[in-house]
Amino acid sequence: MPKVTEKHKEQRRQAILNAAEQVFLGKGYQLATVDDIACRCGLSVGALYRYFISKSDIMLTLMDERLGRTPDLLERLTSGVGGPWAQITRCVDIFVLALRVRHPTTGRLLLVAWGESLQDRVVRDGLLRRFSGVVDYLSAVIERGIKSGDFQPNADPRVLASLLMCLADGVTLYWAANASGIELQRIRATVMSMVQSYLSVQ
Amino acid sequence: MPKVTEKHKEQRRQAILNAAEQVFLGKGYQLATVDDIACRCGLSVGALYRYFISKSDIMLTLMDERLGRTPDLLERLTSGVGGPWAQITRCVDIFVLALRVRHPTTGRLLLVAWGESLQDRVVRDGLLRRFSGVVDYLSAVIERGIKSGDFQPNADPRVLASLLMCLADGVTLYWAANASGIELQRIRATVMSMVQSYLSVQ
Amino acid sequence: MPKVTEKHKEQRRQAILNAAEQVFLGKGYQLATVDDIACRCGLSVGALYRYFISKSDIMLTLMDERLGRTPDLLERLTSGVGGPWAQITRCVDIFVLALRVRHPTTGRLLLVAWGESLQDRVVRDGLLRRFSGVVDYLSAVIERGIKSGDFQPNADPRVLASLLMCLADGVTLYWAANASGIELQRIRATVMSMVQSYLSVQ
Amino acid sequence: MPKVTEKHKEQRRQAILNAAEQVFLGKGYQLATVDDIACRCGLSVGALYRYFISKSDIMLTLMDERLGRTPDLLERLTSGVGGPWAQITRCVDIFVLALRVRHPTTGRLLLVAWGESLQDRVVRDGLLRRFSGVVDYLSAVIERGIKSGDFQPNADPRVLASLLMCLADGVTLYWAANASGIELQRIRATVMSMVQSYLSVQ
DNA sequence: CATGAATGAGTCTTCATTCAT
DNA sequence: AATGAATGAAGACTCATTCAT
Repeated sequence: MPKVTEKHKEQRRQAILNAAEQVFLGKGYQLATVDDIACRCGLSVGALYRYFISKSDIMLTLMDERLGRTPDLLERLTSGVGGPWAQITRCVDIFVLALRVRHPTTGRLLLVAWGESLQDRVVRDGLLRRFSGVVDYLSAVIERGIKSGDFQPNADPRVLASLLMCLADGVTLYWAANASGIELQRIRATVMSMVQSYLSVQ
Repeated sequence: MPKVTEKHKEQRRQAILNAAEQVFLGKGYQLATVDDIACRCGLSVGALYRYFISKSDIMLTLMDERLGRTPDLLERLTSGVGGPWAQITRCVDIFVLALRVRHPTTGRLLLVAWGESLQDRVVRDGLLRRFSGVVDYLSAVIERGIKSGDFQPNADPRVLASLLMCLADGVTLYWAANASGIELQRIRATVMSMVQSYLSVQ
Repeated sequence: MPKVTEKHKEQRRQAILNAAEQVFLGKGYQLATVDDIACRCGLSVGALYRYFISKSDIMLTLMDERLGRTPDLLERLTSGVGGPWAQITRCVDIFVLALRVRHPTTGRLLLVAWGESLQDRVVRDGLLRRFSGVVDYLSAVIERGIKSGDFQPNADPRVLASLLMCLADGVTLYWAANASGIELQRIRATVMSMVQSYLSVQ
Repeated sequence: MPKVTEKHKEQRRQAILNAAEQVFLGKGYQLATVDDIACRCGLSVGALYRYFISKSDIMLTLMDERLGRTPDLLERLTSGVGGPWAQITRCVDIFVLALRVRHPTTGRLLLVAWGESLQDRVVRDGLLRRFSGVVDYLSAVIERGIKSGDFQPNADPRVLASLLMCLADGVTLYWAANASGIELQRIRATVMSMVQSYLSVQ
């Protein structure tokens, strides 16, 4: 009966990842102890080490499987959408929705990751890979818009893309930190307005 | 001669803060040890504790004295400048210049602070206070621009201000993390262009 | 068919012992894990515990069945041999042959056992029993030689016997540790020469 | 006051080594805990790590400073002695005396070292270096005896030397393990008698 | 004031052993 | 009988903080 066992193992793995995420969100990576994680998912410390080789391995997996998929996710969720402008709009909407409803923890996980990035090169590389992934995707969309004549030709796709990505993560951080005065919907509107006037052909 | 002693103490204090900053930038707050800091400024561990009551106190002071002064700094450096638009331009220039030339370490210190913000509420509050400070200042500038008729009246000062601040910190993080593809000058140009078209009266 | 099952069980048992021996020789008793042993003989950890009640039990059995039989072995292999001198010669030959050809692992197993003897009284007792057994046997041979007039009457059988046994184990240890400069054949020759001149009637 | 401090530190270091030796003799290296050692010398665990970088470092130092000096010791203690034969006699006497009176713990420390030799290559190398050292010294003595005509020319110095070293360590092990029937004085007499008849010119 | 040795609680990780399937 | 996932106690090592000198 390998099927059942395999499924069961995967469930355990996810349970551990969930527990770890919760704990990390609560006290950060360094202050979180392996015992904390084990407790929260009702396993023993020893059991954890059958699924992950180290505390750091858990963090890295979390990065890969939760944060690292952002580029893929964006691509998948915008594939059917019509023109470049609709795709950009869609991306921003997804971003706002994710932050508020779908994955409210992901924002804080990003915070945890940034916190570790200084001390752990692998974490940092994960963040940078995510950055490149999103930037690549966004630039491609913008480029298409320019080629099709929808956007003005002087816009620099990569610069605008990285600008948007920086903005997104900046917002995420302050949002995750509960900064008062971050109003996602109004920021969304303002950004869209700015981008539109910037990209529109005079 | 209390004056000399006072001065001497302050020098020591700054030396410790500088050393701590260097060490934190190198390995992050958690992995940095008090010994590391003491070594780097040529003092003994014991001596450190006569100037700061704890490792965390050093971090907090660093936050207050180096990061927390951003709002004041912006205000001071733009006070003499002409109109609202010139002030905004000046702010962005200062930001770019600081990142590249003046205080290249400050960017990474911000990264350290973000890393600690999850585990240390005081650090987080410091970051949020800095956020509010800058946003307050920027909104005031924008509001003046609207009132004077330089900017279009529909713009929301606080939203635009917080958007800019989020963008600034997002750029800072990736810049501090050495993300390839962050070109400060071109980002600057694009931002200014976007903001201008957004704020300009039709 | 209980006979077959019995045989099967014994084979398993021996397989485990062989695996354990290999693992112990590789990393010593303490560093060897029960998983190591189980892996090497293709069984599960659980299965091991149906044959031996503990890791230490495996070691003890190994001692009894592999090291502890040295006295019996010597006796059996020299039983048909002519006089006392021939028997002593035979013993030394067996020793050298065993070290080099027959049981090259036994030497290292002795090393493992000595390593454990400090921490495990039962292991130590096993070693001491083996010592007594061999000494008993050798003294008997020497005594016979004295009685028969082959050896000089002033020789002390037990002292010579224990001396030889100490020498044998000393050689074994350094041999097992790959000491350069241990040349079994030349040591053999020298020992035989020394013993002969010591035992010979003037 | 560097003199006092230096001396004090060295005393501490020796105290730790003594404590470690005691603990190792009691339960072997692997089963001994760093806490055990710290307790026995009245220090905290942390303090230990200011003097030795790891548990294994303590063991290695013990090997170097207590076991590894055997060759030097032999050389120093026999330097003034007359001819080769007197030197060999002296060596054997020193050996017996050391085992019984001077350094009764050293024998057991050798046992500990042998126990670790399988799992720790550095320990094994230490033992082998000690072996080489003693063998070198003894062969030199024997060679001088042959050259001076005191010993018969067919004797092989290195073989006899390593044989004696193996015998010595074999005796030490069984002595340290409290084997009944090890009578040092009578073994000494028998060995001397055997060696003499082997080395004497017919 | 400064030093730096000492403390000891706290962390990650391992592994012999058990037991539900 | 066999499996191997789970347990959890135990151990090496770190480091913020204190305090005698």
